Amino acid sequence: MSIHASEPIAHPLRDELELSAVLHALSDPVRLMIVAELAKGDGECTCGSFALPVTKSTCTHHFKVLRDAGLIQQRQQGTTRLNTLRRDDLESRFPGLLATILAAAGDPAAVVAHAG
Amino acid sequence: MSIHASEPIAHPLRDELELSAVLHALSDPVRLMIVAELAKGDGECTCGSFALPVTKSTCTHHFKVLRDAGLIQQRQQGTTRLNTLRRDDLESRFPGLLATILAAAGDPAAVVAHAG
DNA sequence: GCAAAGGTACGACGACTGTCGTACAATCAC
DNA sequence: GTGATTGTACGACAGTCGTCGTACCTTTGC
Repeated sequence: MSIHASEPIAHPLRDELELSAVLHALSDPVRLMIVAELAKGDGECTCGSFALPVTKSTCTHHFKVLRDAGLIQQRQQGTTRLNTLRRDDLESRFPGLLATILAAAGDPAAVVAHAG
Repeated sequence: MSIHASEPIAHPLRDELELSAVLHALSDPVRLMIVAELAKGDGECTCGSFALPVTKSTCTHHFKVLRDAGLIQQRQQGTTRLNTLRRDDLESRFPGLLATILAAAGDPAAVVAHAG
């Protein structure tokens, strides 16, 4: 009946993005990996398309953190959820930040941390 | 002379800097404030010279986090501890990262931090 | 000697984080 | 319809975080 199929997923507005939240979201190796993967491809990716070393639940959690920080946008399509990097919003609010961090993360030794 | 007030403080080497640790260190508003202040001045600052909304203990803690992440260098002088931003090491390891984050944090001087 | 000033060390506390497992919901394929 | 696929919701857990207060150390100054 009144099943709200495409219920809108909450995202912060561009002006609501906070640097602290963005940096915190990116300070986790798994999430940085997700964002790097998203940045590599130019389109939309499903949550399952990432080879992450965590379970589904944890995966959902990380995607929620990224979404709440305003780094990604999620769109429901069927049973899958399509993720997009909010490049423009990020660039508008924090010019060069994403590219610089991604470049720094490009060095495998730099991202090392404790993902295992 | 018998007193070795030279350098009993541990710092990570340039090659040991981890992006995750740097981002995490910078994701706290108080620490970002410290780094921004340090970046504004070109010399050394004592811990007490910052107008931070926390107690001495918390202040020590934050400085330790920044030091462990490799963002600052601390040098003992008398009863005070002099802090320096590790601009060169940071720039070498993560080019443009510091300036970009500082710029995003709202510090205009950060953009030209390394240019002149 | 004594006291003040600048910081650290330690323990404590509540809050949050990353992780998991299980249970559940929605859609697709048959 | 049934079942598989994709992902969420909830609860639990140990570990970390930011904060504080108190005690302590080192240097400076009297």
